[in-house]
Amino acid sequence: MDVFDALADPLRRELLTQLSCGPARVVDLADAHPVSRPAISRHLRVLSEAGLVEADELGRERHYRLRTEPLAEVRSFVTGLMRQPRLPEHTLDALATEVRRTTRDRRRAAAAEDTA
Amino acid sequence: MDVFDALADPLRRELLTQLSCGPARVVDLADAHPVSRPAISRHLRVLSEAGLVEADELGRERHYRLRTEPLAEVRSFVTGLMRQPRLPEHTLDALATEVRRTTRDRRRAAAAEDTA
DNA sequence: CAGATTGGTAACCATTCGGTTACGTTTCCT
DNA sequence: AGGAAACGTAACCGAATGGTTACCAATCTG
Repeated sequence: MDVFDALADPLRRELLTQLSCGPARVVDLADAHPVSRPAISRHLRVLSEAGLVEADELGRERHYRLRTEPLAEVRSFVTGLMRQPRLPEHTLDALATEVRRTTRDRRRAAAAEDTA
Repeated sequence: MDVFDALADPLRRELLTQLSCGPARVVDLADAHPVSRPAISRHLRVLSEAGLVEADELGRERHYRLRTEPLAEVRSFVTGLMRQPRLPEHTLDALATEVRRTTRDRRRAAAAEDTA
């Protein structure tokens, strides 16, 4: 499962937050949320497939713990988006008027490309 | 729509990446992807509801541009998760001890892996 | 050993999602 | 004026999602 997909569900995000305080058993995680234990189990499976969580098997218990490595992808994606549009204030205004001014040019260029 | 939800779809992420290079029209965005234009329109609606995108109406065209403010929430959530597991060493040791105490024989494979 | 605890999986169901086609509206261009 | 272009929306559909109950295996514990 994809990391972004794994983070999309609010309950899964809560589970991660909870696990960020330390490892926890499935029952403990389930007790903290208003859903059944099997539901928690499946969410943990999704998180596990995304690499966001790993389990230590201790007897009949499984201690899940957070794994932060996959978050790097999210982080880099977000920072990538946030860095680009950092243009000076007037640039956007200029761009808007530029767009309006060159609409016809663009149109002509598109037509030319079409014939090509 | 939720920001995390908006980022969950790979096509939407591509749209955002594309918009990070500057505003674009719907047709331009659609031409760059193997889905129909109405599909793009709906994705843009989702992104818009998440605040990740805004449109300037220029005649019959709509120029969508990236909006990075909502990404702050994602960023803070991720950094929050990445910062937490930096627990003092002895905390993990204590946990390992606890584990050893409540189970029969358990090596510190987990502890070793943690330090690794 | 008997029973309780932990936790995964299967089967089922309602809802959501993402894609498509069809259609309507507004704006531009000849 | 009339056709083309840009774009949103509605209707429809198959696939995926998330929740529940029921069930099973494995592990403590009295």
